[in-house]
Amino acid sequence: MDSKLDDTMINLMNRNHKRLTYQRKEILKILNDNGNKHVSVEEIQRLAKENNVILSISTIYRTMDILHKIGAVIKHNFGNGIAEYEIFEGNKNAHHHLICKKCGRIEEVFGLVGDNFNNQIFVEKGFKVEYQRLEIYGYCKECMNNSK
Amino acid sequence: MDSKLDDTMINLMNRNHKRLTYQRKEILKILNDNGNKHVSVEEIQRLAKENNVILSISTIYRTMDILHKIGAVIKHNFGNGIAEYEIFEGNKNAHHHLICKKCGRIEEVFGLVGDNFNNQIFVEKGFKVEYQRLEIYGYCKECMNNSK
DNA sequence: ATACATGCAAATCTTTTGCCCACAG
DNA sequence: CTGTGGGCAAAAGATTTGCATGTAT
Repeated sequence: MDSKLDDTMINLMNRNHKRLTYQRKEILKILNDNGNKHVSVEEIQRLAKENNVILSISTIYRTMDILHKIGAVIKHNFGNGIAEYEIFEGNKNAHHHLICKKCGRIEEVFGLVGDNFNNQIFVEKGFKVEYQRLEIYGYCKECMNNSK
Repeated sequence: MDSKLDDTMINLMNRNHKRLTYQRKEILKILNDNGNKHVSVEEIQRLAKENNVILSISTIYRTMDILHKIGAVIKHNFGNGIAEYEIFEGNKNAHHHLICKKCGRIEEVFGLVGDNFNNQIFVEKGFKVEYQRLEIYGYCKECMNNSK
């Protein structure tokens, strides 16, 4: 609840001459707390409210835009029309996403891209890769068991 | 202008019990003509009009949705809020995208993902990779020459 | 003190949907 | 002939923006 604010973030903001307002601190904390999970603008607003901080939707959009531009977050767009963000911590936590075209569920896969990557995923996860993006779309195990 | 309609596509449509209407044929032709270029719904409408075919926007959306579901196209979402589509021709034409965070230009890179991939791109293209997705965001050579 | 941020509400833009008519199979 | 598809216009979402007020530096 009363989570720490990362030094790296503070430095990044300072270096880019961005003010550390109350609202921005709250957003940064939320991003920190959510590690490798991607959160949408709406979710950030909800999580802030749970913490008794009311953030206007436009402030969140503007802040996320800045964070993206200065390289603090990765911005995802998983074909559902909603932007989702997650903290960028260099390549050490690099992971990719399996997106099921049927149910829309997004699953994380850690590890770098290798040659037998596609087969491996199918064997390990039952997830059939249709084409390669490091957003990897396909069908998840559950949906494969239903129809074509 | 009077481009061919691919057999593979026709089969795919038939197998999925989708009718080959005049409008769908036009869309398929446009996708074919545009090879590995990604086109937006609006662009499809424009290209059709150039060919004297008027397509309503809802028809295009509905068709693209079907094409995506049956695996005929790849659907991209490059963080600008606009869906872009391109024909999916198996992995033979696999390519990835460099997306400039400053000017928004999207550049294609062919070839599979290798280990020294990031360095290689920087050396070859002057494009600095910030983080890995196979949508690869960063800054393009031109924008690097301006500011941070 | 002053430039930069926030909040609100309106505007914009993309995508989806309901309904009725048209046409492919 | 029948059910699937197209067009239109309205609706629904997500995101952006103008403007007046607040605040970090």
